[in-house]
Order: sequence, then structure tokens, then C-alpha cells
Amino acid sequence: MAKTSQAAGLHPASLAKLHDLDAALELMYYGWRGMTLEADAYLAKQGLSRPHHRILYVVARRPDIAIGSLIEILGISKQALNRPLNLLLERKLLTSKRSPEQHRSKLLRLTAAGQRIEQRASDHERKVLREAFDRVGATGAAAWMGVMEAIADTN
Amino acid sequence: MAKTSQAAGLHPASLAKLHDLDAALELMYYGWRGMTLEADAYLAKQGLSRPHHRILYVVARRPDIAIGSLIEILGISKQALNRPLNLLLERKLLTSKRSPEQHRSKLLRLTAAGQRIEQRASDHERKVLREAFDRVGATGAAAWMGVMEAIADTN
DNA sequence: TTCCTGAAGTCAACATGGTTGACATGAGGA
DNA sequence: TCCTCATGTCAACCATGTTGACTTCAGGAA
Repeated sequence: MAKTSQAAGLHPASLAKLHDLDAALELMYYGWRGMTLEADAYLAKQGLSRPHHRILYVVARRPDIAIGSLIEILGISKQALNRPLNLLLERKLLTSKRSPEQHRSKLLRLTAAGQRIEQRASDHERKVLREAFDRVGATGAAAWMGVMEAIADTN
Repeated sequence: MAKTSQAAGLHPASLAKLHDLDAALELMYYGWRGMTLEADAYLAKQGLSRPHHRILYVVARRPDIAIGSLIEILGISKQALNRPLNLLLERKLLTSKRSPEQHRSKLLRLTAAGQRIEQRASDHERKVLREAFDRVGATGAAAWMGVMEAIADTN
């Protein structure tokens, strides 16, 4: 966590704009950073990082999710999932149990501790969004959502 | 580049929303992905990736930048810069020369080939933004910028 | 002039997070 | 019984970042 470099990186006012959309491009970049910075710092204090949070986030919103579905949603390979997932299980932030009937798949759930960490990390991100939305009002927020949906929809 | 996983990852309609801002959180995530997906695919075809593009992007907008300034803007250590930078120099996408008077620092510039790649990669990203802005009109685009500025400004 | 300092740059070792490939295990259906 | 398929694991590899320890060299101080 190079604290010093962040401030420098966040306002590269010195970059010439070669295209009219360069400002938007950079806003996307620094917006992403702005949203995740505090959350990442919090996670690092817990010895976790972004991929762990992604797992916790999804499992929180899909209790009893199977590993296969988790892989699909996260968009990574099962081998890549393996290490962070095992860490979360070891730390007892997640539990895995096999359901009586569907014995083939493990079902994942957050423990209380896992819920707490997921919530706090996500809260850092939501706080940033909330403050930004507060600054621009409801219509601005709605417009933002519209643009982001269009961007996310590209593929 | 796991092409298959992208589609699955992009529309996790199945995730329950635990908080009112969860939708915005996910939009930021998938928006970032949406913007960078094609650009990253293009870069990968060139044997490059995001950090290389970042370097090319900055140098394009700051010809004759010194390495120290580049480090500062990118927010990474000089050692982390070293490998991708050298690759770009080897590939002759960048040139470095020492100025006659300020002999202490190397000045970086894009070659024609470097300019071409920077432009094409950035064009992929700008295309996504442009299409999204077109969908929502000028006021929507302005609102989006406002929100993103507020988010980027957090730190 | 010589010497020292400090910025710039490089090299080595390491951590992390991702990839593929190969394979083991074990439940459940044909 | 046997095959299939989800799960789990191991190994090798790659890319990107980190820190620490150097080298190099311009330019000021002694």
C-alpha cells in the first residue's frame, strides 16, 4: 500500500487531453480507484484482498451457492478460486456443507465473522458512492446509473 | 482471457441486493470491465497488457516525460515500472533519450508504432464511453462526469 | 580538483493472483 | 457395475507488484 503514490496518481492534472473523451477515461480509472481504496486498505488490515472480498460479496448475496456457480459468477478458474476460498474456510469466514439430498456439491455460507467483514468492506465502497450521489442529487445519481448500465452492457 | 466466463460474469442478475447501493456497486464493477474488455483483448493480441497501455497513455500525453514523473503519475514503484517499460523500449514503441542539458534524466517519447497502439487501445475504451454517452444524451453524460469526479475525489 | 551526496536506474528475491494441464475422489444415474 | 460429472488438489508457469541492495553519474562542497 504505497500511500504516498495515491495522491500523486489521483490528480494527474498535468496530462494533456488528446481526445474529448480522455477526461471521461481518466475519471473511470480514478473513480474505480477512489471507490476501492479504503475498502482495500480495510481488507489488507484483515489479511485479505479484493478476490477474497469478491467471494464474500457473492456468497453473502447467494447463500448456499455451490462452488461451480461461484466460479461462473466470479469468472475465474476453479484453481484460482481454490486458494482464496480455502483461506476463507480456514479463517472460518465461510462454511461449506453438503446438502443431504444434493450430496454432490458443497454449499457455501458466510459465518457471522464473514458477514461482518463483507459488510464492512462493502460499506467502505458504498460510503464513497453514497457521498458522491449526495453531492449530485437523485437525478444525477439516476443518470450515472444509466450511463454505467450502458457501459456495462457493451459486451 | 477466459472468453467464456465474461458473459457469465457480466450479468449476475441472480445476486440478491442486500443494500440499496449494491446495484451501483456492481455497476461500477461491471462498468470497469465493460470499458476495458475490448481494449485488453486488443492489447493481448499485441502481447501487451494494461500496465503497458497505462505507460503509453501517459507518455502520449506528456512527451519527453522523465521516468521519475512517470512513476509518480502511475503510482507504482520504479522497479515495477522497469519491466513493462523495457519491453516497450525493446519493441520500439517508446524511445528514451537524454536531453543535452538535463543529462540526469531520460526523456520518453512514443514512436509512430507506439502512438498507433496507444490510440487503438484507447479508442476501444473511448468507443464504449461514447456509445454510452450517446444513449443518455449530453446532460446524462455531464451528470455521470459529476458523479465520477466526486468518487475519484474521495481521497 | 577531488570527493560526497542524492536522484535515477537496475538487478535480485519474493509475494500474490491468475493461467493450463493432469489427476484423484466420490456421488449418483444408466 | 460403470460412467459421468462436480469437486478438489498438485505442479508448472506467467505477469505484476513489492522491498532491498546495488550502480551510475551530475553537480555542489571542501
